[in-house]
Parts: sequence; C-alpha cells; structure tokens
Amino acid sequence: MLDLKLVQKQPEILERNLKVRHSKLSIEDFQKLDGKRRALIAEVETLKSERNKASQEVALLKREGKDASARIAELGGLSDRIKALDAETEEARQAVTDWMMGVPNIPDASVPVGKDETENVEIRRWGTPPSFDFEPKPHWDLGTNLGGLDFERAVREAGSRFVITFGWAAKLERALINFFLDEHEKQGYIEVATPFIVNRATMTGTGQLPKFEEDLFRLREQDYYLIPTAEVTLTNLHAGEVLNEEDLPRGYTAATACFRSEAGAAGRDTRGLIRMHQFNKIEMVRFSHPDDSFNQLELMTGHARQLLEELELPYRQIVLCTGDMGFSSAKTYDLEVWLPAQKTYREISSCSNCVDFQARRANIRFKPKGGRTQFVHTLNGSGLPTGRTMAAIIENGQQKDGSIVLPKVLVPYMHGVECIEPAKGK
RNA sequence: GGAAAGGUGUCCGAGUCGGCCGAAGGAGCUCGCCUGCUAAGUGAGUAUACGGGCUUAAACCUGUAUCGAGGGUUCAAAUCCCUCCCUUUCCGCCA
Repeated sequence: MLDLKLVQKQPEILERNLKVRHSKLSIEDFQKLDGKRRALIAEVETLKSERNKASQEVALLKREGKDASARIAELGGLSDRIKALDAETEEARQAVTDWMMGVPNIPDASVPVGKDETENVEIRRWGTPPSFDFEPKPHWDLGTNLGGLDFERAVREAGSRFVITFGWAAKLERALINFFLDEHEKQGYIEVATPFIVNRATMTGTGQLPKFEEDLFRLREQDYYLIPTAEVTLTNLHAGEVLNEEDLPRGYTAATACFRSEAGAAGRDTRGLIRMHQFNKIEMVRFSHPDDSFNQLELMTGHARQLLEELELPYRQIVLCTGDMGFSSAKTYDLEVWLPAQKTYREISSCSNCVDFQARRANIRFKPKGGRTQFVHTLNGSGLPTGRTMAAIIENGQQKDGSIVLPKVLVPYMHGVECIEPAKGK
C-alpha cells in the first residue's frame, strides 16, 4: 500500500503511476472518497469531544457528591448519534482503504516505461546456449522416457498441471533443494521452515489479497489459503514488529511447496514442468534499511545468478518494464534460463524490491538510533524453483542417446551420479 | 475436544467499588550534567494512527481513537457482559 499522505498531497505522482501501470483506478474517485471520509471524521469527533467533556463534568459532580442526573439526561441521544455516525465513518474509511489496496506500487525511476513484456530490457547475458548435432528434445519427453517424470498418473491422482517424480527425478529435486539452501546459507541467509497455509491477514500483508484472490487456492469453509510462494511467509515473519536498525539487512530463505491456481493461464505451458499448480521453490527474502534497498536488490539478484552459474545454465537478466511488473514491486529483475527445445529464454527467477509497500501493509518497521520508527524495505527473489530448474538441467544436459549429464556441483548431492542413463534393454 | 488461568506501551509489570488512566512502577532508549575512560550516579524526555489549525515542509498546537479482535451495557469501560482469536497448564484423543 502507498502512503496515504503521498496520494493526498501529490496526486500527480499517483496519476502517472496509475497510467504507466495500466490501472483503471481514477484519482478523482479517491478524492471523493477521501473527502467524504474526512468530513465524517470531523463531524463524529466533534460529537465525541462533546461527550467526553460532559462525562468529565458528570464525574466531577459525582465526586463532589452533587446530583448529576440533569446533566446525564441531556446526554441521552448523543451516544446514539455517535454510534450511527461511527458506522458511517467506518464505511467511508473502508472505502478509502479498499481503493488504496488496489493501487500498485510506484516503479522506481530506473524502471523502463513500457506496455508489456515485449518492452522489458535485457541487461546481462551469461553462458552460451549449448549446440547439439541433433534436434534437442523437450524436457517432458526426456524426463518421461527416462522414467523420472510421470504426468499421466499425476493427472489421474490430481489433474493437469501436476507431476509425479520417480527415482532419479525425485532425487534430483531433493538434491536441488539441499544445494540451493546450502548456497543461500553461505550467502548469509537464515534457513526457515514455514507453514504452507496462512490466514487472510498474512496474504494481505504481501499484496496477494484482496486483489488476486482468484490466483490462490483457498481451503474450504475457512479463511485459510495455500501459499503461492514463501515470499508470503518469510516477509510476514516480522509483521507488526519493530526491528532494531542493526538487524538490517537480514535475509531469510525457505524451501516450500507453492500452490497457484493459474487462473487466466489456460492453454499456456500446458506441457512439462514450467507451469504447475504445485511446485517447490526456494525463496530468498531480505529486510533492508530504506537507504540501502536498491543495493540489496543487486546483491540478492546476484545470489540467484550465482546458482545458475554454478549449475552451468545459460541465462540472461532483464529488468521488467512498468507494464510487466508485479503489483507490489518497485523494481524487478527477471532471470531467464535457456531452454534448448523451445530455443528461448524462460523466466526462472524474479527478484523484486517492494520498498515500503509490503512493509506498510504488514506493518514491519525498524527504529533508527535516535529517530522515529519507520517502515523497512522488503525484497524477495526466487532462489530457484526446482521444477523449472530441472527442466533446464534436463534440456541443457541432454545427449543424443537421451541421457542427461548433470551439472558437476550436483554430483555430490546425487551421491556420485553424473549422468542419468536410459534403462538398459528398454 | 473438556477444565483452569491469562493476553496492558520497545520490554517487564501495576491497575482498588466502572469516572482527572495514554495508562503507576521498573528496564531499555534519547538528550544533558557529572566522572581521567568505562561502570555507577543525576536531570529531562521517550507510543502510534487519523482529523483540524499553523506551515513550502517539519516542528508545534488541538481533537479523536487505540490496554488481543469484534460486539453489548452505560452519560462514561483497560476495568462489567457476550462472541471469537491466541498463549500457558492439566485431562482426554490422535500421531
């Protein structure tokens, strides 16, 4: 959520923001709602002030042993009027909050203005896409042929956009989780295990609710939601808390399952591991001093890049334009990994600086020495989803006979296995 | 699931028969004094949000709200009543 004062006092900034982010909200609506809210507050507070004064008089009279019944009688209708006005005020307040909750974060000045993903800007490339003397196969064919990925049984047990892994593939995923967590720990992150189910307040804190309810899985009959990313649980770790300045910056990492309804993605990436209802992801979250958060974004993105480099996976880094950024973000870098079968780079990590947008919603603050408490800045980044990483490893490591050479760093995690071979005589 | 006790400011912790309680006291923190330095001592200060005034803005002044959340009783609720959430302990049940 943005700062209310900013919206009130500098509507031109907001107007520009709504435009570059293609929001349909209008500033005039806000001004009407906010005007109404303020008028009601002024009115009801005047009445309350009256009531408080009168109550004190009554208290005084009683203490002096005098009769206060006349004064009390005068106040008969006041409380009822206050109650009615209070309800109206609350409604007006809620209307303003609802409006504010729908406003996306303001992009940083360094973010390119653009309409959609076609206007994102590539800023870095690493590695060379492997060349093959045969037609590279998609990971779903390779993985299925090697007996590791089973989409058919997953459909039977759950539905589309699920996968069941067997043997080497299940182990590979476990290896990746351990490898990623180990690396993040070396990079200074604190490893955390969090719930996969959270309440409404938590989902609201990071910005998934109220606007994006249809993207989430919700538990039946309860106000519980399955997390779409550990960003939710990690960022909310400090919800409502006041941190010490010397605690900043601080980083957390967690490996969790992630659940996404993928509403609106019908027909996209229907095959393979790219877009699942359930997947595992290792997430990084950082809490930063406001003055330092954009440095922290560079640092954290570097942490994600390091993983891809250690896995020897070619990638490029792009900065998302205003039209393609997420709701809560002020600046986002995406890392895209090379997928040989599609002959294209696909998103594998997204690192965002949300500045104070989530901190304001979740009320995460810090107290500078001698200064007023203020909101921290929050950042989050994928320290890689296992599914997409496995897809990249499988496709980039494939050989003509359908076997897959694994990245060297994973060999110890795979207990010495260097290559996934087709079963003999099959 | 049953029973009991609780949830107060950055933290700990008082709040009697509802009424000068935004809330005693302590710790911490900030600023000053003192001390050769540190420790100790000593004085003052130390919540947040929103409305209004003033202002370029801040500071400031003023009002309102906030003692787990929501509702009720009352002229008036941290204090009484109801519902819910959470914590602790005991019992039951299941891993």
